Amino acid sequence: MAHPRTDTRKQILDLAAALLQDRGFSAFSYHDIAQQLGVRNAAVHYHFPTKCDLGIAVIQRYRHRFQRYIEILDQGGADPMLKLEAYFTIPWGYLRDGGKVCPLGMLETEFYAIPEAMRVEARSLDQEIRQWLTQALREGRDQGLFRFQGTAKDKALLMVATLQGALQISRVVGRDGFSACVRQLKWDLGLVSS
Amino acid sequence: MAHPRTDTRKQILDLAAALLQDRGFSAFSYHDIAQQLGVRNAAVHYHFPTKCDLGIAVIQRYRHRFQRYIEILDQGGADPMLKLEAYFTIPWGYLRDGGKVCPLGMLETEFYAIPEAMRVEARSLDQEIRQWLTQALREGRDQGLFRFQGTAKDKALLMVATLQGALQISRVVGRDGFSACVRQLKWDLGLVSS
DNA sequence: GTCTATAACGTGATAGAC
DNA sequence: GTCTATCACGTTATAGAC
Repeated sequence: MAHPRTDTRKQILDLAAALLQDRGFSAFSYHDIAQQLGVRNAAVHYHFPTKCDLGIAVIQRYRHRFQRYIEILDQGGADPMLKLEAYFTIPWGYLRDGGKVCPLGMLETEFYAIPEAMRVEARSLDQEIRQWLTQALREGRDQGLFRFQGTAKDKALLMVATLQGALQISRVVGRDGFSACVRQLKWDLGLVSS
Repeated sequence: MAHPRTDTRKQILDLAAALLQDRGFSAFSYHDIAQQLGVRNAAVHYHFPTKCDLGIAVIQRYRHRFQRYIEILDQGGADPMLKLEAYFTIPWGYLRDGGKVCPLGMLETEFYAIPEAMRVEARSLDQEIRQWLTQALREGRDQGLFRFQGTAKDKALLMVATLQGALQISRVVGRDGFSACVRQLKWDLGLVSS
């Protein structure tokens, strides 16, 4: 029933996000998107006048999706352990989806090569993710589920850094590298290997 | 006494490496290098005919330097603890040098956008670093200096992933983020905070 | 070893018809 | 909302003089 072609905007965002996590923001072009979408260059510019506009929209969609994701978790009354598992699900999906990397990690490595307006969005995305994870870790420790040294905020930072690094290095060492890192992250939270 | 301009090749490599760790391989051009070097486009092409040649030479220099670095450590009879500190010194230097990221992390995020010949070099660099770190961790554990679960190889992978992720995320959260990650890596090796 | 000059191409972006 | 056509520019790369 879905009208074909009426949702070009969404398809552009899908492709842009995939390309971002695959090759990077500066390494894909309007032509790449137009071609894969079976449309012309100018059509993409109609929806997103400048590449910066497109970049911002892609990041904002990550932000909105993450917010919806955690709202659902909260409404479902998920406990910290479930929240942690749900969080790990995200990079796992990227890995399976052709070895994509974390969008935030990609934007950080390109940080000095992207427009300031995109950096602002990237900062917000990072802050929202780490803030939520920090809270989950704090609750988990208070409930005796997790055990770790230092602040929950620092632990969240460590986990985000490790996961994004692990996703990247998996491109070189293979997928098993990622599972090895996740296993150790869990150990270092005082969890037995599942 | 140094002859000015006789070592253009070296200066090109210096600039290319700095640009790689700053913005990424696909985000700098021959023009960037030529300009900062006060020389013309074609002069750079004389030393490195294609950009792929340049990329390979840069990575190979990282490899050679790392080999020399660990040879000196070994000749000095460094114990595992000193080796670990020496290893941490590398990303610390990158961080202080304008918030540069790990070259390997940069190459991994750009992995699907760089020529195959560069990927091969990147794989070698990764392997050499992780192999050395694995051995250092193994020795350290055998000597009762470090304490960790799982294989030394997996622990080395985790540390490399974490450090490269931490360097990247520091661009968003600031330099203190990196120290926080290093502190936790040490804790998780059974070391008290220094 | 560096220069000038230029080729060949890809890029982001815009104007205007349909 | 998509098209054709085009622009201005930056990119990698090469030829040939000095």
